Amino acid sequence: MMIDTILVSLQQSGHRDTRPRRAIVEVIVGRQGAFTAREIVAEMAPHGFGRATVYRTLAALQSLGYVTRLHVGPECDRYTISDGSHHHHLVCTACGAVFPIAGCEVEQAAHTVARRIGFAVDGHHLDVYGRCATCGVRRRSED
Amino acid sequence: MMIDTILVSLQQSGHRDTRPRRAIVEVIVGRQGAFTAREIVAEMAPHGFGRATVYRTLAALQSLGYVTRLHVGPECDRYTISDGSHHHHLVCTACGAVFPIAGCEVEQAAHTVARRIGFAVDGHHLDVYGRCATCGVRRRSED
DNA sequence: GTGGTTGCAAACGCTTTGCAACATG
DNA sequence: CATGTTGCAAAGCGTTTGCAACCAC
Repeated sequence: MMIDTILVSLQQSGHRDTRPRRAIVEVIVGRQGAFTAREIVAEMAPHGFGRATVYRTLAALQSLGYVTRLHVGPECDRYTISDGSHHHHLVCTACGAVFPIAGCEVEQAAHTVARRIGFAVDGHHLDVYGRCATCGVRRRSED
Repeated sequence: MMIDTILVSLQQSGHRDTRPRRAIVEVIVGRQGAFTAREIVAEMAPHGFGRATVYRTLAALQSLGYVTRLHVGPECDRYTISDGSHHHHLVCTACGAVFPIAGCEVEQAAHTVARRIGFAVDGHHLDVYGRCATCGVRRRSED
C-alpha cells in the first residue's frame, strides 16, 4: 500500500505516524490527481484536523519528494502525488487528472538550448495542461 | 524604443499614457531580466507611486503579453519581459538573466507524449533555471 | 469635461507560526 | 517520559480593492 510506504518514509526521516497525517496521506493518495491545500484542509475539517497540520504535512511530503507543486497557467497552488522520478506532468484542467511525462524527452530539448549558450542547468519545471482523453471525448459530445 | 512601443499598445487597448505607468515600464525594460512585483514597488516608492499602481500596470502588461510570469522552483512571483512569441525560459538564479528557449523543441517533446495518451494540449509552461554562462564562470573563479 | 487612473489604507486569501496540551515510540 | 505533533488563534505576506482626488485626452 502506497500509504504505508509514505508513512514509513516519514518515520525514517524522524517524523511520527499520527492519525491526522495518515488521514491526509490517504486523501492525497486516493485522489490520484491534482489538488490544492485548500481542498485537503476542507476534507480534514470534519475530522477535527486543522489547516496548520495539513500545511505542515504537505511540506514534509514535499521535502521527501512524494508531492510536487504544479504550475498550471497562472495558478501555482496545486500539488500532485509524485514518486520523485519525473518532474513533468500533463494536467487535465477538466478533471484534474495528472499524467507523468517521461523526463528525458523534454530535458533533452532544454539541455540542447542550454548547452548552446553555455547555461548550466540546475533544474526545471514543466507542466502541460489541457484535456485528458476522457474529458476530451466528453467535451465533444456534451459541450 | 521598446518603451514607447509598449505605451502605444497600452493606449491602443484603451489605457492611457501616464507618468507612473511610463516609469514602471521603463524600469521593467531596463532590467532585461526576471523581477518581482516587490522589487518594482520598491523602485517606485521614491517617486511616490504606490504598489496598487504597480500591480495594476503589471496586470495590464501581462494581458497584453509584454510580461510573463515565471515559475522557477518553488517561486511563482517572478516576471519577465516577453514579446509573446516564446513561453519558455532559461532563468539564471544568480543574476536573474532570462534567455528564451525556442518553443518548438520542447513543445514537440510534450506533444509526442500527449498524442500517445490522447491528451489535448491547451497550453504549457516551462522554466529552466541554473547559471548563465557569465555567472557560471564567475562561480568557478570566485566561490 | 469625462472617464480612466492614482495613492492610500483597509481588506483579502493563503500560508506560517507561537503556544500549551497531547500522544507516539 | 521525552520529543515530535496537534489545534487554535493570531500574525505574516503578497496582492487586490473601495474610494475620493486627479489628470490624460
